[in-house]
Amino acid sequence: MTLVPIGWLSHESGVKIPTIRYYENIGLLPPPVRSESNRRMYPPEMAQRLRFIRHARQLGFDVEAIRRLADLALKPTTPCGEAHTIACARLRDIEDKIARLVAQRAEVLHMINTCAQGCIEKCGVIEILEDHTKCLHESH
Amino acid sequence: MTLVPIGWLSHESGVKIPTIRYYENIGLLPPPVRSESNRRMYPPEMAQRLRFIRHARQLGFDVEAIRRLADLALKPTTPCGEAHTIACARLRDIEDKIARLVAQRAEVLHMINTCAQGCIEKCGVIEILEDHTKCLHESH
DNA sequence: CTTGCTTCTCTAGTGACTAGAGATTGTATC
DNA sequence: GATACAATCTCTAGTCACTAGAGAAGCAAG
Repeated sequence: MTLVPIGWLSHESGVKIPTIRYYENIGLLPPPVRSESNRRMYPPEMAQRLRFIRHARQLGFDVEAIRRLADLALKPTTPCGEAHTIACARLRDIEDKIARLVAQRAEVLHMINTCAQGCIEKCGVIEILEDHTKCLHESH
Repeated sequence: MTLVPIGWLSHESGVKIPTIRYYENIGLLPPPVRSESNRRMYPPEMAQRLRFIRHARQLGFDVEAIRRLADLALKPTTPCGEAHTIACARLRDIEDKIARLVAQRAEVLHMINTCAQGCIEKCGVIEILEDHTKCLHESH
């Protein structure tokens, strides 16, 4: 039942100290009790919640989604439809982003390959940026 | 040699009016002359520079890169090594981002597929977020 | 007592815009 | 001339998820 200071929590969870305080500020983490000298003192289990948050951030979930997921994680008997929905939304988001980046990659590669490495006047990079119709696709 | 107002330029280039003003603020666009009533009046060719900027933004170049590219575009006789370098840097950046997103996609898909759609207690989404070792890869 | 470590609060900065307030000017219609 | 409406102006603040820095206080060891 001993409480731990923020540094321990940070070390244990891999979340930086200022980030932990930030999460408290925005209500993603409950405000802990304070020591006599006003320091945050956490129950060690809080490291688990922070690891959860960190993992979700690594997968690109935004704070609002994590808030809901972390709250769901505390209610084991709830149906998990909402968690599913949130994960699927993130999946769509990821796929959108990938699609956009893949299109960009093709275009930038095309620009680079078109360039004969001479002077600006004949540079494929500049030329294509100047004239959209020289792109591979109209998509953007 | 007639000058055009900001709305015309916006319409012509596809860059929104506040964004044009923003570009002027950060020095990406030269400050135009002003009419008697203090309105920005541009030479029509400025639309070309704005289209260039817009195109580069669509390909994900950041403002600093665009500033350099747009300046290069004005000097036709310069060697285009720098343009090449900037484009290659953007390419690496894109590929990094794609790699990260592809890894995230695999993980999120795995979470979703692991879930039997029951209650939170057995939800694959929550379970994997709670326990990093259940991930496909250690990479993140 | 001093040194060094941890922690505290608060503010401001990041990138590339976007939204909004409140004011002025230009053009068209009545 | 009056009125309506569109286009423009400046300025501030908000977005997201932190991160950096200032300046102060507490704690443990030598």
